[in-house]
Parts: sequence; structure tokens; C-alpha cells
Amino acid sequence: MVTRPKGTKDVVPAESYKWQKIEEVEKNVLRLYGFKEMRTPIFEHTELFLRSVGDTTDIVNKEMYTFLDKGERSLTLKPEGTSGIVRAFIENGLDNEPQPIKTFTFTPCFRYERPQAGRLREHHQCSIEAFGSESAKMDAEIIGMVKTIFDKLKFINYKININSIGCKECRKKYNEKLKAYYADKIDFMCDDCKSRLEKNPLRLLDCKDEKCQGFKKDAPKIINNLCDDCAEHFNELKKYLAISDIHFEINPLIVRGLDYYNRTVFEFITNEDGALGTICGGGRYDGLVETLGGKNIPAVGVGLGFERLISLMEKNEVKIKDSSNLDLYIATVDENMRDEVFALALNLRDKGVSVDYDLIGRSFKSEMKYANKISARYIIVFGETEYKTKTFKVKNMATSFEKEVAQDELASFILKNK
RNA sequence: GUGGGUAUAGCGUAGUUGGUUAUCGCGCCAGAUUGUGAUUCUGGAUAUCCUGAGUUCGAACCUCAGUACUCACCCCA
Repeated sequence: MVTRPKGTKDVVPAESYKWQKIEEVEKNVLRLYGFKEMRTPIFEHTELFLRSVGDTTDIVNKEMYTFLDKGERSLTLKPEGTSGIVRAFIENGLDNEPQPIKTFTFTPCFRYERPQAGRLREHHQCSIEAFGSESAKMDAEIIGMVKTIFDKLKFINYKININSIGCKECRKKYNEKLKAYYADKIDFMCDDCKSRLEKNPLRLLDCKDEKCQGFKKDAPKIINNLCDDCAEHFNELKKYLAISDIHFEINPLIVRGLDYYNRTVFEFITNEDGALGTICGGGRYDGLVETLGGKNIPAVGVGLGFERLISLMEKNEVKIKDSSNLDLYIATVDENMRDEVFALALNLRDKGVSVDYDLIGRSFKSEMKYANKISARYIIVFGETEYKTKTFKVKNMATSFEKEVAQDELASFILKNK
């Protein structure tokens, strides 16, 4: 038997309603804020990710699914959602349209990592991006949308962490401070940190190695070293989050694993134990559009992971309502009525009722069992009597309540009682 | 990339001083005097016991190798 590739998951019919429900809630909330969907290729030129995600990041260095196609082009399966959207934004001239452009996409993401709880080689996210506004209101709205989505799903087991990592200017100065602080300590730190000090000093704060923990406490904090504009922006963000009644914690240690972020960064993290960690992470990336060849247009975005959200909801027994079940099952007692059943099913479907009937020659009794098994809401029995009287006893399978309904009224009766 | 754990039917599992028709539950199929399901009862199908090699008269069980899955680190959704 051929099995699925390592680190991938199948979604089976009995589970798919969860995905559909989450997508529906996300789309509805996004619509309220004026976001429209985009769809872009699942693979891009490798160069895109080198330039956007950054060539010092783990994602680019060791986790990308990169391959040569038959024309010798180097292509890469998307490791994250933002880069492809920004590329498409520029390529389709959206930077010449009236701003802001608010958009989202549902996309699989691919990273070659060792799978574990909440971490797959293919995972899915809703990637949300807002271009053209520098205002902290936009950042606050993005965070607020995610919170609204979680509220509507009745998912509450998370905390919101925010931070600001400043702009190019304040980060340059801050990096110098950090380097100065770590200069005499680096010999005692882990190998990763030794190379981080030169390449990407911000990530020193992200190190989980035990050796390095002690030095973090007294390290200069980026939020205390922001330039005036960035500090103001961060204050604005806090103000609008407060107005939105959103509770958050400032976590000076989050710096995010992608190089394109500046100013606002944030994470929705679970308060569960275990490694599920971040459900949702994002931030501002004001320089990325320009880096990729577009105009100097600011942007802010977020990625919201499906698999982690679903497994956390399951873990916390947050129920998602399954509304994918059948409205009506038509059982047959009279073999001569099979064609009538077929025709009635077509007729009712045409009127918007989801209908099924026997397709494999079950006995009457097992038809009943089957209708129960698939959680059909109503059942009718179609026999000679019904054929003559054009009237059916409609039985509610959950309550066992029965009601006589004329054939012409069937569809409206069932739809009305949904 | 580093370290731990596990591998028995569709799913979840029992099964050691190595000898069984390999256990049980769920699910699946059928039936309980023939037009009403979920409970109950009865019967049935389904297992290369992860793969390969070895030890042994005899291996699901012991040894070695491989593979897969899983958890944690790293990183991230």
C-alpha cells in the first residue's frame, strides 16, 4: 500500500465540517472588515523566498521544498503565505490601485521539518494581509479580526503577545547595543548564538538554550530603544487595542522567524502545555513590497494555522457544530417504487433539500439503520400507499416525532424546520 | 539535524519463564415471524501479529538490522 508522505494529514468526510466551519467564520469576519480573497500559485520561484523570508532564517536555510522543474527553473513550495501574495500584489499592479488593499488567502504551507504535535510538513493557514496603511489602527484591526474569529468559534484558550522590533534605523542602533552587551558573554553561549551575534543579533533573544537564558534578563530591550516614530506607533497600537477591548501582554522576547518584519510583531499563543505554541503569528512588514520590486508601500499581516487551531479546539472540547448532515432520507418498502423514489429525490434536491436514498439494495430495515447512522434529520417511507395518497409521514429522527405532509409541501416543511 | 517511545483487523486494544483455532470493545454485514432507526439479543466477515535476517523442535513474544509512526529539542502555523 502507498501511504501518505511523512508529516502530512488527510481530512476525511467525518472531519471536514470543522474545516468548512472555520473557513466560513474566517470569511465572514474578513468580509466585515472589507477583505477580499486572493489565490496564488502553490509554488513560486525560489528566489522570491530568499529575498522575502531572508537567507539567514531556518525556513530558507533548511526547511524549503525546493526542486528544479524540467526547464531547470528552481521552484519552491510556499513555506509561508505572505511572500506569494506580495509578489502577486506587485505583479498585478495592485500597488497602483487605491490603497489600502485588504486581502486574504487560504493556502497550504510546506516546510521540511521533523513532524511532532502541532507541526506538519504540510500545514494550512489563512494568511491575511493589509497593504497601504502605516496606521497602527490597521495593526489593531488585524489582531482584532483574529480575536473576533476565535470569539465566534468560542475558542478562548489563548493569550495575545505583542512587541515592537522597530524600524531599520532604531534596529541598527539597537543591534549595536545588543552586540556591545553580548560582546563579553558570547564565549559562554551556545554555538547558534555565536553566529547569531554577527548575522542576526535580534535572534539572540529567541534562543532557548539553557546556557544563554541567564544573559537575556539584563539584555537591552528593543521596546526601550525605539526611535520616536516607532515608539509612537507602538503606543498607538496599544491605544487601539485598548479601545478594542483586547487584552494583551507585551513580550519583548518575540522577534519572529522571518526577516521581513518591522515594528509590530504579535503572536496568539496557547496557554496549554505542550508544543503547540503559536496558533497565529504576524506583524508589520513595511519594507517588503519595495524589497520585492514594488513601490514603497507599508503592510501588515498574519498567518492563522488551521491544524493547530483545530487540535487545540478538540483538546479543549470546544465543539464545532456539524451542519453537513443530510436533510432527508427516503426509504423504500416497495420494489416497484424505486423509480418514483429516484424522481422524488431529484425533485426535492432541486428545491434545496439534501436527499439520499438506497443505492446498494439494502433491506428496509437496514435503510432505517443507515439513515440513523448518517444522522439524517428526517426520513420518509415511500410505498404504494404514499404513491397513491401523495402524502408522507415525515419522521424526525432525533425526536421520533411524525407528521403527515403532502408531497408538494415536503420541501418547504423540511426547509422550514431546519 | 539531536534524543526518547511505539509498531497486533477499518479504529482502539489483550496477549513473557517462547507452544493459543491470536483476545476484547467499537465499527462493518446479516437476522430476531415480513411498513419504521439509535437500546437489547443472535450470527458473520476482516490480521502477511511493520519488514528482513537470526536463535529455537517451535517466535506476536528473544537477538540484530531496516522502515514507519509518535513525542521532545531546534524552529514555527
